[in-house]
Amino acid sequence: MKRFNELSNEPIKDREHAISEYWKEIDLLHKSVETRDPKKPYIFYEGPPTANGKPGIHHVMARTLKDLTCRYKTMQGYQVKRKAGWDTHGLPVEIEVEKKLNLKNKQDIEAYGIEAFNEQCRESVFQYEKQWRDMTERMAFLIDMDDPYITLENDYIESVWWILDKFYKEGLIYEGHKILPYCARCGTGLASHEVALGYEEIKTETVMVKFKLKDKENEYFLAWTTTPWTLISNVCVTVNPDVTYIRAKKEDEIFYVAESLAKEVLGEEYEILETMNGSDMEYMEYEQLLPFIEVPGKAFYVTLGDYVTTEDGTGIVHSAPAFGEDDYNTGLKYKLPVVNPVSEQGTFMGTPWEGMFVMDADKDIIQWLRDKDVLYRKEKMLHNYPHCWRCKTPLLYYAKPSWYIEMTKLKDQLIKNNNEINWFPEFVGEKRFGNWLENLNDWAISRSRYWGTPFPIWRCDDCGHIDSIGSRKELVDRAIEDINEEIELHRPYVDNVHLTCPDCGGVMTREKDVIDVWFDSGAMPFAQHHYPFENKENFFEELYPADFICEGIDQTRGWFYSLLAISTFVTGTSSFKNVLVNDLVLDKEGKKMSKTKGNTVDPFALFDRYGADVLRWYVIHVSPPWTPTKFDEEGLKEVESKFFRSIRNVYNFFSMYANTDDIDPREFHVDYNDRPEIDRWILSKFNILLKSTQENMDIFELTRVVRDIQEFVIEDLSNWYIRRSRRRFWSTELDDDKKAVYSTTYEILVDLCKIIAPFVPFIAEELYRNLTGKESVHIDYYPDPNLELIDYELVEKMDLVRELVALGRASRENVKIKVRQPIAEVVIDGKYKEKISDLVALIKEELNVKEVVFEDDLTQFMNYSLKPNFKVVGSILGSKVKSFAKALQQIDARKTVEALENGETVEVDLDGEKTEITSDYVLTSISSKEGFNVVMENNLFVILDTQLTEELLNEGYAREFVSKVQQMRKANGYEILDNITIKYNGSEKIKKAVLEYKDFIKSETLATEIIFTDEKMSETQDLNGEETGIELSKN
RNA sequence: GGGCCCGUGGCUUAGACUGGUUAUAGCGUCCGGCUGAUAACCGGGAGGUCCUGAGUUCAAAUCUCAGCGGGCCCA
Repeated sequence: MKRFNELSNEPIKDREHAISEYWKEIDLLHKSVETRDPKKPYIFYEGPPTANGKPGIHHVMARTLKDLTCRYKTMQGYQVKRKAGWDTHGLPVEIEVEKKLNLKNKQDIEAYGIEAFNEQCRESVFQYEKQWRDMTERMAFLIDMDDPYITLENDYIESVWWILDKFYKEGLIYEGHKILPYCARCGTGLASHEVALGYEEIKTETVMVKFKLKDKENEYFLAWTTTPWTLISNVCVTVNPDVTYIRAKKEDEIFYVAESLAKEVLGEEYEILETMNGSDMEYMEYEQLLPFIEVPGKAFYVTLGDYVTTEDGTGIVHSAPAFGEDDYNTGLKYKLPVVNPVSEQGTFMGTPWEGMFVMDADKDIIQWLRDKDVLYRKEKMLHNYPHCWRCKTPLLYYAKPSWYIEMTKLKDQLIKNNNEINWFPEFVGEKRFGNWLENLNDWAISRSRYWGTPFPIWRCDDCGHIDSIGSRKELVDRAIEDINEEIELHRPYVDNVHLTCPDCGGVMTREKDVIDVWFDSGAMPFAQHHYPFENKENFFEELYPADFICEGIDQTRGWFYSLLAISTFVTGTSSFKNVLVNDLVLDKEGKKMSKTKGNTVDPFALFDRYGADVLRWYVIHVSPPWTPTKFDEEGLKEVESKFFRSIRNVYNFFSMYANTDDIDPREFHVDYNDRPEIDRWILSKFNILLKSTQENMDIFELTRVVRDIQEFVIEDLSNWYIRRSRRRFWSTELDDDKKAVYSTTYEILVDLCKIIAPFVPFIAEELYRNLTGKESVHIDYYPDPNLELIDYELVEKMDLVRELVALGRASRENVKIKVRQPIAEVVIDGKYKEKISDLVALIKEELNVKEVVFEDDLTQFMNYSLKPNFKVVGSILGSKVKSFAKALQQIDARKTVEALENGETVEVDLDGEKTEITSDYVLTSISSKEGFNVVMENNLFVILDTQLTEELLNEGYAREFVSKVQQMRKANGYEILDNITIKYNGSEKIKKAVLEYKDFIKSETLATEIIFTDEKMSETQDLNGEETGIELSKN
């Protein structure tokens, strides 16, 4: 009877599929939640992907991180709910549909009909849902796709409305302007990713112009601009508060200019009249330059802005709030008017240039400036300027009316809350996100688009009174039309709902805008549970805030911000405590993957070829999540052959012998103290691993974790412990030693399954179920290290032995004596005698030597030399370190060492100064004297006795003979337990050796008889240069 | 234009916070060995301006500054 099943040899794809099916069968998803205590929640928020694109390899990366963390926490006993989510609104969806329907702009959409258009958007959103589901299942992302939150649902929208209403009621929503990149020809604003498509180098005229100071003659601010046409809309000039400016006389005019640019701007000859900081110039007034527009309110004075640089121009910039974001923000700060004489078609209204496209008017405006003698200088400059990706027209930055949330009022609290968040890695929160919060602007919340959460603001057609709506019930109650709560909340339906104005009794109409999709996703902590309309009782106990979220670094100003912004306002706290940030997945050249470059990787093909486990292990193994992952398929192969084959082989080896011998380690226990040293060693190593694994898991040092585990499995478990212990597995008698090796191997394998389970759920499950017969590793508990089993001294000892063995092998290589040839002795430094004497047998076997000799007096083989112990001596001797090093080379190293070891101090001469040194000042190193076969490294060495006696040579022949027979057994296809008869012929040397070692050969090869014959053999072997015929037959 | 991250043999990387004189390991490559658990394994060789330059220091892959190159985000 087989106690331990063999591992499946089906193609990886089928193997993993079968396990997926099993999980469905036992309903692992719900079981993993229900077996855990709801009083001990670990809350995870899924950042919603949009389903209108195919899942790619970077999603596998992000979802592996999410999944493994949730599995890990579940195994630690926490209850981790796994609600999926879909992001369904937004411009990308609209653009997909526009392409599909061949609509070119907003006019086309309106002509097509908003109702029909939005219907198409709704359908488009779930176009790829099946692929997403497939991927989720194949990569074993344990998440509930049957009960997701969906941002387009009425319940979701209602919660979003509730939040917006709260913002409005607290006076944090206001109307303003947003500076948008705008294509005048297409009549449409462009999204940032569209802008990025159209950058082109163009030549523009830049001008320095003279703004005349108020009430002063011949005194001017010299201001610089790259867009002369915006000068008409000028309302202020801006200087950097921290830059030094001068007031200088040149000929008979006086100019203000940045000190560092004065030479360049004014030439060599000018006289400095005054020096001042930018901040001193605030509010100095000047006269309007182009007097074509009436500017309401106070304007035309100096303002301050950090963004003004002294790299180009004059250090003073002209500002027109309608046409630049920095300008706009400055205007806002100084309550300056937004002056916009430009039509939606990009032409001037009024002014002498009425009807001209603004950029074409540059030349004429410059001429006008020249005529009025206010043009100081003009030059052409090359720079990168965005163009419309459709029609190549240069874009204008243009003020569009927009609604804002006054986030700047919450700035201090946002910063405070951010400091409470644990960011992994830290620098994203501290630097990238922290800096961004320091420069926070108000949140432009409205979009004049179609497919999105409608903005719940109504305005009275008559008196202009504004109200916001915070729930469906409120909408129904106040609606003029006869509607109920089932109303579809999207456009155009909601546009048709009007309210009665509480002030004048007039009709109120909804603002046509939809809201920024980031607001949708940032509202998810509340909206996913339809809070506060539902789940109000248990919200703060069981549903909020998240202990863990995980997304890409591109979400810094996206989801991470919108989550923090909304929750800070709603609850005063951050909605997430820990956030793991991952960087991009690049191709193996380090280039971004993109469809147009054709360097994308299809995750499904990789699942087929290598399996999800290999892919998951690889993405964590190759580099830390927060560094860009260079994806290389060769790396997958490496991980597969190294790690996965090793762990499978360890199991196969164990199960094969356990099944053959009918041994079940669960039926006995050997006390740890009674286990052999090598068992206590591997258990030490393993418990050290368990300890570091948990510590690293908790700080998301996941790459360290998988590398440590992989190292342990390959080097310690497979290549040393199992290899060293092979004979113990097949020993005939079930004594304590044999029990120990089975117990140790079994215990380690079972716990190993558990610690790899979060990373590689499939193979862990297969091994676990084969080993334990229990239901699932994923509902078992994560093992804690047993600190009592850690013996650091033993670990150090074994490491030393392994190093010595490695040196011994290298030494054999040098003298060309193969390991199968026994040698008489090996000499090892006597100072290790005490430490490793009980492992001498192991060294003997590994190096195939008869004696291990510890030598105290190394002077016959070794030279001593001394070096400063820099770390110690550096701070004491300082600059004298170099002469100390020189001095050490000159004194007698051995005598000095002896004296220091006896606790004496030694005096050395440092630049004529006598200095006493103690033993911790120096490090001793040894090097081999010429003429010995010494191999050494890091002060460790071994010396082989290379003289081979006849006796040793005989044993060498015998071992060689055994080896050849074993190879032939394997080649002949004999079973491990088959008995055989050996016939051989050969030289006298061979005959003698075989006779001498007859019993040894018999027992090693399971031969019942070894017969010397004179017959001609069909096969001959080379035994250390002796040709020998060998034939086997099965008994 | 601004912010952040990165740059270590042909490739993937450790080390950097806390400076210490022989820079880590794997892959690949070449040579040799071993094998009745392993499409394995073991030993060795070749292969490095630690992106460049300057500075701090007795001492810099590591700290500072400047530059170059790559990436991301924002303009």
